[in-house]
Amino acid sequence: MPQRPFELAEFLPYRMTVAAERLSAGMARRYRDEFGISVAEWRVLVHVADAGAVSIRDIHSRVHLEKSKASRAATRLEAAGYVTKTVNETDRRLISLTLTDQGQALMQDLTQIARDYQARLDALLAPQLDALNAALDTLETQDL
Amino acid sequence: MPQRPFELAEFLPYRMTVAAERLSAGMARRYRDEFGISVAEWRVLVHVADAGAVSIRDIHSRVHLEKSKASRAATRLEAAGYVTKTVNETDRRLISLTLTDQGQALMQDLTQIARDYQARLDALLAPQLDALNAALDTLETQDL
DNA sequence: TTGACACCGTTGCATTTGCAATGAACAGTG
DNA sequence: CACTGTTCATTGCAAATGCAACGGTGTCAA
Repeated sequence: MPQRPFELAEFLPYRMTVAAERLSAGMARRYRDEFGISVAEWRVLVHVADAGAVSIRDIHSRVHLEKSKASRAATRLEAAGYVTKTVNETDRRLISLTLTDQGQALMQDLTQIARDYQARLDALLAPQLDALNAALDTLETQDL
Repeated sequence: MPQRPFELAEFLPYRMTVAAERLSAGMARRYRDEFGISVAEWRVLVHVADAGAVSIRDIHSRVHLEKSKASRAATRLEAAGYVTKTVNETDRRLISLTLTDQGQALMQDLTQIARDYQARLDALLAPQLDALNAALDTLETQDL
């Protein structure tokens, strides 16, 4: 008996990937041209702004960035003058990333853009917002 | 007045990206070792299995794959003996991708794996499934 | 028919990516 | 102290990626 053809358009991993790409592109479009920041750099900045002096390891575990990707993003951000890299004196294997004044100014703008974008998405998805967040909680925590 | 710190963990583009990565990894884990297929190749296979003789352009527009990525995936699938590449005789710019017998056998296995995985996800997300799909519809069609 | 233009798949190439290996630094044991 | 094993950030390197450019093909109007 021939099965109903498999529909990629209904396959959740595919749908989620496409949606995530659109969301990231929508966000990137709002800041890339003006600030020249990549997604990896954006994640590093958010975590540094939130948590203060953080190590590469922190970033790796907290914002889902490959260790080498985090390291390279931090290097670029330092070169651009947004963060400072210091050796952690209590454990000299670690580095301490800190925002410069320029980095703090950048984050003022970027977080405002992000908040606006989130508000737009919340409005767009209002009828399903709670369920969507519950679904994302499940997908984050359950074994898939 | 200092704003409440920006929470990346609540930012939808980030959450969706992380969830999509987990879903894709969960799926890939179920077929990669046994069949040695990449995500791009999987998408090409699904579309060829569903639509018959398809061109690279078809794949590009239907399953969200970069043109060059689709082309290279098709080349690898041909080398592996899963598809056949033919010049479309009515328009010689196009190619016709078709499943070989071996490719059809592969798809039997792969679609079964995908159906099982989808069933598992549906069960896991049952309470939010309808809302999740509605949200994904919105994210696919709306301007973000 | 010719010419200008658009579209197709492939490929060259610079950049990015992910993984493993490296060297430096710590922790704990004998 | 010496030794072993672990953890950290970086880097080397092969593979993947994305974009533009190319040659080949079709279309349509002059």
